[in-house]
Amino acid sequence: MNLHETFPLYISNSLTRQKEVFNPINPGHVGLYVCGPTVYSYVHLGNVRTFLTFDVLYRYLRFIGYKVRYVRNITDVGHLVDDADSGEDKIAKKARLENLEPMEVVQMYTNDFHEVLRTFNFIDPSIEPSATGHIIEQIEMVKRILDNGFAYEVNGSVYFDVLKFQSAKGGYGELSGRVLEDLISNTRELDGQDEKRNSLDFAIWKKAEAGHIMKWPSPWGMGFPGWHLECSVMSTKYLGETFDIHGGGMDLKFPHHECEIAQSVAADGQKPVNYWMHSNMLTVNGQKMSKSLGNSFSPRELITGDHALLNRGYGPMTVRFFMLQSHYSSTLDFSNDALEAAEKGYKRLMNALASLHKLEYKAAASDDKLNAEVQELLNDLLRNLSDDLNTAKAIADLFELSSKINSFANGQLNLGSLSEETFTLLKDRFTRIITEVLGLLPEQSNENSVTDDLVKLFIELRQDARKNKDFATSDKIRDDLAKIGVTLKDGPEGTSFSLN
RNA sequence: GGUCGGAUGGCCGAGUGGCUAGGCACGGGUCUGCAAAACCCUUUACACCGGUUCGAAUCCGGUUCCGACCUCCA
Repeated sequence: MNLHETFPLYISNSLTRQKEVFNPINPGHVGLYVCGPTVYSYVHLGNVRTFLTFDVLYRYLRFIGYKVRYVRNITDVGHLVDDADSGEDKIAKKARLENLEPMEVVQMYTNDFHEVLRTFNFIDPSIEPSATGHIIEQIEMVKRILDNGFAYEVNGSVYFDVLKFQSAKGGYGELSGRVLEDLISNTRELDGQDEKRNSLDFAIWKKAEAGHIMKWPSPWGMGFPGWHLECSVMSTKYLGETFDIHGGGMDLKFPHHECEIAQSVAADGQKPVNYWMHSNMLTVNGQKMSKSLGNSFSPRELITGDHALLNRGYGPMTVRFFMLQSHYSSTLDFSNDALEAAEKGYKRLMNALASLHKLEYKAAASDDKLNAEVQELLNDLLRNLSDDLNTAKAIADLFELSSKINSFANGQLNLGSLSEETFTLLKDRFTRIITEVLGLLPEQSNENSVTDDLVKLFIELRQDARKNKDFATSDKIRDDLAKIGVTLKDGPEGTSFSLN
């Protein structure tokens, strides 16, 4: 029996604004699409939070027994700088400013993106398609939309006809909760929109102006695809006309995701996605962290602490843990105090994990109450993760289990009073939830065998001093080691140490 | 201005119509030569005003404040 049958997954569906039982189209299989980055600059921490949400979703789906095809795209063309459909292409602008080939820009920031994800222990998606790799498919989709009468060509560009789509198919605005009339009355008049019949229409194919580098031949002349199109095309290609879960940041809900739905319905007549999931924003002093506000910092700055807002650096696993302590659908505010607290909590959890693996089981008089308590916590762990991926609650469960593990380790509770079955489950599930599902690993330390041996030598010297009641020397060893970041811990089985 | 969301204790953050969230910090204790770690105990809550209810921080209405989207952003 699969875990997803015992602990069925519930998802807060942005489309229906309800928490719903997750039922995949093909039993046992899940198609998951997540909007990836536009690679025109370094990723910032807010991006990391979104991708973390879906990294954990991917990990958890697999954990509870689903086979998942996880598609996360790279947008490397078509995303314009300013106003809708009239600004410069983001990649092209960067290329011009830095005097690079557009594809050099793309490669550079794609490499950076991958490096960051690796640092934070993200699992690679099954497919990572790029927009420029799917120009033909995008042209095909534009044709289908045109053939179905939901787009019009003007002067080498093709625009999606939102009003026509709405009167024929309806549903535009459903995801983001917009009312078309409000949108129309609220839209500002912008330059360069004279080609559009209505200000809400959006480009699905743009004519390349003179000097535009990233362009491809099409039935409408040289040009490039519109921003929203690549996601519709690539999700359809790899996951089908209708697939299970589409994720992304809250700020993509409108217009990006709204337009994706419209395009798919217009082209193929199918509602493209059953469950929409949106992760909330990371804030700094209560304001959204964003590139345009200039209050964002890069993952690298966070790790080195090299930023005006940071007192010091924090490890990637600390950051991962910190983010998972809140629910993905809530905003999360960033501060030094919060990070410091997270770092301590994270260490506590990893210490408990290490202790758990040192425990040796020996059956003793059983304690049914304790046994049931541990079993219940282990089940809560999955119940909470299955409840719309409530990592915050799951972590609370892990801490309660940590208390138990610590008590077993120091003899305050007798491990043998658990049934062997419970102990095995504890060891397996506690470990796998932390490492496989939450993706938390012991923070990289600069430990190596030489420092190991050196510290052990000092421990022996100190041991001798203690035997001779020469506490001045033993304390000096301990205190001076502490000053250089080595903490000694005396326990019943001798002295252990940890590096900061 | 329109739409949507939020306001929880010193800090961060879950959650819920009645029963301990959790982490960090603070205080007390056990252990220790003294520490550290670990464990136990403990203090500080649900923005404001009304209403529904036997009972609301949780539901409803209003007020204030904050945020997101409405233009590119995860």
